[in-house]
Order: sequence, then C-alpha cells, then structure tokens
Amino acid sequence: MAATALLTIGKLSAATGVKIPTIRFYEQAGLLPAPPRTASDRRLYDDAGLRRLAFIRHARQLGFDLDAIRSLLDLADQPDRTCAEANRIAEQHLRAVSEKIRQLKALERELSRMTADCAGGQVSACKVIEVLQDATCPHH
Amino acid sequence: MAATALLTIGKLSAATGVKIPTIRFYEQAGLLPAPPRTASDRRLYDDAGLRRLAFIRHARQLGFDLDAIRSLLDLADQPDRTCAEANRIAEQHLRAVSEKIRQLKALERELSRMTADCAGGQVSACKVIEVLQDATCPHH
DNA sequence: CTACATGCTCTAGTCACTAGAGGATCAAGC
DNA sequence: GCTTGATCCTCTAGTGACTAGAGCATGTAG
Repeated sequence: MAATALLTIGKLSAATGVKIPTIRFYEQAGLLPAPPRTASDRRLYDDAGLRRLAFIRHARQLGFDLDAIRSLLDLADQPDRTCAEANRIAEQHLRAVSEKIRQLKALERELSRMTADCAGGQVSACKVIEVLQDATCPHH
Repeated sequence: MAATALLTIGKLSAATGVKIPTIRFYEQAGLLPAPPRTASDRRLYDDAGLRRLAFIRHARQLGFDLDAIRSLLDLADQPDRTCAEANRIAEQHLRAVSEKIRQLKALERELSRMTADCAGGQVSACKVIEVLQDATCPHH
C-alpha cells in the first residue's frame, strides 16, 4: 500500500549494514543493477534494490562468493524454474565449508599441542619454534 | 661432516614443495635472505636456506600470516631469549582458528538446514532462495 | 551564507600468491 | 661445435572482495 520512500546510498547502507563503497562495488560487479539517479547524479534505490542488497549480504554472510551469488540472484529472478541449481550451489558450498572445518580442526589440534608444550623457558627449548623447525613431512 | 651441496631454486622448490615464484616472493617479502648468486645470476641456497624455507612452509600450513612468520623467524634466530613471544603469537593464532571454526560451524548448520529443506520443486518454493531473501536480522 | 555532511568518480592498496612476457643460460645428445 | 629443451632471470599484472583516499560537487541545517 504505502509507497516506500526512495533511499539514498547512505540510507541504503544504514538499512542493510553494507558499507557505501561496497554497494558501489556490487553495482560495478554487476550484482546490483545501476539505479536511477537524481539530477545531481546521486543514486536512488527503491524497495527492490533494498531487498536485492539484503539478499547479497545474507549470502555473503553465509560465505558464498560473488559468482555463486550472481547465479543465485539469477535463479531468484526466475521463480518458475526448478531449484535444482540453487540446491546444487548450496550443497557444493556446504561441502567446502565442512572440509574447511575439518582442516581447521586439525590446525587447532596442532596449535593446541604446540602452546601446551611450551614451558615458557628459552627459545632454544620452545616447542612452538621447535615444531616449526621440524622438517618432517617435506611434501603434503 | 659431509658438506651439503648447494641447491638451485628448482631443487630447493622440489625439496620443500614450495613453488619457485613463491620462493622468490618470500625473498622479496624479506622472509628469506637473498642468497648468493652464480656468475650468471642464479640463486644458490645452502642448508640454512633450506631449513628456513621449511620453517616458513610449515608455519604457512598452520595458517600463520607472513607478519607472524617474520616474528617467529626473528625469535628462532635468537635462541637465548624467552619464548613468551612465540607462545603469545601461537596462542593468538589458536584463538583466531577456534573462532573461525565456531563461525563456520554456524554456517554449516544454516547451509545444512537450507539444503535439507529444499524439496526440489520450483524456485518459488525453494528454501535455499527463501532463506536468502528473508531479510531478518538486518544488522549483524 | 556558512559549515559540514553526503555524494560522486577514479586510483591504488590489501594478502599471499600466481601467471605470463620476454629474455638469458645451462646440460645433454649428436 | 651446435641444437634443443629445461631451467633460470626480472618485471608486470591479475586474483577476490573489498577498503582507503584524493579531489571535487552537491545537499541540508542553522
């Protein structure tokens, strides 16, 4: 009902939590359509622009890269197509996230061991340095 | 006893698993000292260079950034100082890794939920798209 | 009318590499 | 000695997703 007021880039930034230069960057990257301008060349966003930016922000928070977001936005614009592709993108990203967690946990264990073993003495006896100097497993 | 043969950059790369351009990059970044050269300007590394590069590689695998590695290398070069600083660097990195794991697990849960709820129908009913479009929690 | 905030474009910097151009040198086989 | 192919050199530019800053033009409040 109520016609939503148009937003300047500053208001849009405040409304979504996305910084102004980042909004311009998204436009340049083709994620946000170039909005109409005022006579003095300032961008004016409507509700659709706001929703689109919120979508991008949420997707970025979930760790999707800009290419994936481009695809997801395309899909969101075509509601009558099947969502198999959207699901594929999400599942692929999920697998990448799970793998990253697995790797970081291994790191966490090794770092934990390093600092736990450090008795606080001299560098020459420091486990942290020692572990790093230990040249086992030269490859992989 | 046995004087270790000097290594060309290619041999050093093969011995450590660090790519040639990366070795040159580390030298430029001040992590590896500039080695002596042959008459035709080729780098020649000794055993100390090999150990230093292995140290860097191991630290990178553990996710330390180059600044942290610079500090750790400095410490390793001064065996008579206390290792409090090395321990501090490692613990700080450990905290960052743990935090990252925590964040990624939250992502994993949300992505999991998204794809699990996707029934494979049309985009208009797709949970993946829907979750992204949902503009709850505008800030943070 | 004067500030100061907000907006504009454009360029360059971040991190840790990676890729490629264009050229010199080396090692091995003939 | 000559050719071929591998290895090496330097230098520049590209990656991803922004971020920072210069230098200028507008908008808004008192």
